Amino acid sequence: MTPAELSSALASVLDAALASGELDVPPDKKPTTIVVERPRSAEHGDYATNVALQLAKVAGRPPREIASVLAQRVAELPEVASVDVAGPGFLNITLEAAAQGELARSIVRAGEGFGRVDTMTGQRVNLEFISANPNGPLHLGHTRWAAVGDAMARVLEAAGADVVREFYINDRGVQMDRFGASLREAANGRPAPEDGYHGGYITDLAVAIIGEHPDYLELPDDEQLVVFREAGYARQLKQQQDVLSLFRTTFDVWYSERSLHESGAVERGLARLRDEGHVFESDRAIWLRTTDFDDDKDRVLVKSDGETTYFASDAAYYVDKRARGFDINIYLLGADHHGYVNRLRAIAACAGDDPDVSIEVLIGQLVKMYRGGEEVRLSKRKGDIVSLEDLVDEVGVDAARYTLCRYPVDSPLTLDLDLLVKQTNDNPVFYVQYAHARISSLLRNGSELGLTVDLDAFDPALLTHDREGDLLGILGEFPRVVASAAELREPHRVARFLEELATAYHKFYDACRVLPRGDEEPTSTHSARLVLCAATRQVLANGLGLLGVSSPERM
RNA sequence: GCCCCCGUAGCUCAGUGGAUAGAGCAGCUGCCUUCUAAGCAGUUGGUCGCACGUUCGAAUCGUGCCGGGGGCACCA
Repeated sequence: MTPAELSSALASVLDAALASGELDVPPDKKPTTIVVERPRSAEHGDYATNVALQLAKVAGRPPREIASVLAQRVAELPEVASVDVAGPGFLNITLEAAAQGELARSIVRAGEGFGRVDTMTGQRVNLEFISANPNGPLHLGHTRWAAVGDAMARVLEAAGADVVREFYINDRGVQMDRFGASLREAANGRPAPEDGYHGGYITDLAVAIIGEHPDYLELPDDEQLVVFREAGYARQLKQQQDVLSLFRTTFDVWYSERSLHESGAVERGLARLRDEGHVFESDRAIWLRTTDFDDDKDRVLVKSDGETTYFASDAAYYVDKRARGFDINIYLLGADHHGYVNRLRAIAACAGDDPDVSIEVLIGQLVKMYRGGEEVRLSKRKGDIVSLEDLVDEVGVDAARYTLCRYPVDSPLTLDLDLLVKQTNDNPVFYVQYAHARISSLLRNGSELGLTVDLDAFDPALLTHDREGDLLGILGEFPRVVASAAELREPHRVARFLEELATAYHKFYDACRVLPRGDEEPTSTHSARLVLCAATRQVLANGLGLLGVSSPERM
């Protein structure tokens, strides 16, 4: 029996109690769903519900009294072994071993589908992340978004959402020209411009470009800037795409800022904002009156010299996303961009949308790194970079992705590179993967003994050990974890769940022998435990898959 | 000055109003002739930054302080 099934069974019990007149609650005050929790302490049974506490006010009776009314009916459910009224009015429920063990069979039957829910079915989500300038390697800050963004997309999809992963290429504006100028200077053996980029990758890029186009050096300086900028852009974009692909992070759409302008999307965006009546002219510039909606000050769309601003691109981009049919537009931004939030929301409001619905900005704290006990500073301009590529080379894709996904994005993340490099048990990814490998090995050994996972012969009532119950209880939580990770946009919950699951499995493994020893005859208990192992392996694999981390058969 | 985030064990951090606040690491002690010891068991460690409030109940919600980080451009 899953928690969801128990919850709906309790809802029926409540309805029956109301129908019989044992309880009197106004229909509109009845809870829509009954919350079923796993108590922290095993003494409190398999599941607990606080429904009686919630009903106390509306029913006008003491919670314990309501609880005992419900308890009598709950005790009659065939899946329930016992029920107690505890504390201020909790109902503590213990399931029959067979009812709980049945879950193992359900999981193996559902396979990869176990953990897929429909809480977000029908919602179209645009998930934009990384969105770096194509003028340098992706550094560790981007790397956090690569891991979290991709995991987020997978989690939202598991909840039924229709997700498009999008990378906005900032290929327009002053930074690109500085990039071009830096390449030109490097190619000509001159020092980098004051406001340019200094990293060693600039020199490497310049050399590569000259190798392919020696004639570039014959051009006048202003033309050189353009050709070097464009050649560098193409190579850097390709490099970013390659390294992200290596990092198992893929995008459905790479959206160029230039293309917004070339396609007329900027004009269309401006027209839309004008129609909604929030555009005005002042000091020969064109503004959006974002102060109508919570912004600190109005923002310029078109400067007095006729140039459109970056803000105009943002506005047009938003309008374009809505035109493409996205209900929810999620932006993953670094803490240094938090000033954008009100602006983005104001854009949505100015376009006639409700920003509380159409815009979600997740502000992530920056990643700090320590190496040799000292903080590693990141600066692309100075060239002091730890790139995504470097990190993958050092610790591997699995460890990097898992570590970066393990924390809520609004908590600052401190990585000790020395520790990550070690690839020891300090990194929980190994702990979780090890559980998967351990079960894989066990299933291999089992099949050598002629023991296979047999769902028809499975007897769920044999899983009576405490550790088996603990494990089953945690396995049953997986769909709810996925649903809440999706709803709260917090993929790290999946990682934390996996660690809890791995712990429960290792404890079970230590206490419960799965395969027959030596010349022992296989029993139905061995078979039942094998099904439980298979179920655990499935959930570990499904969860790791949501994080984009591999599930090794051997370690 | 205004806005956002954070403050939980020695360290790094979990904890979407529930019961006695948790994990990993670090320290100490045990457990491999048997399914992977990358594991398990035990033990040490807390004014949940401070105060007031909301209620049956607050680490969690509200207000105000204290401390740390970040942001406030006709920049990109």
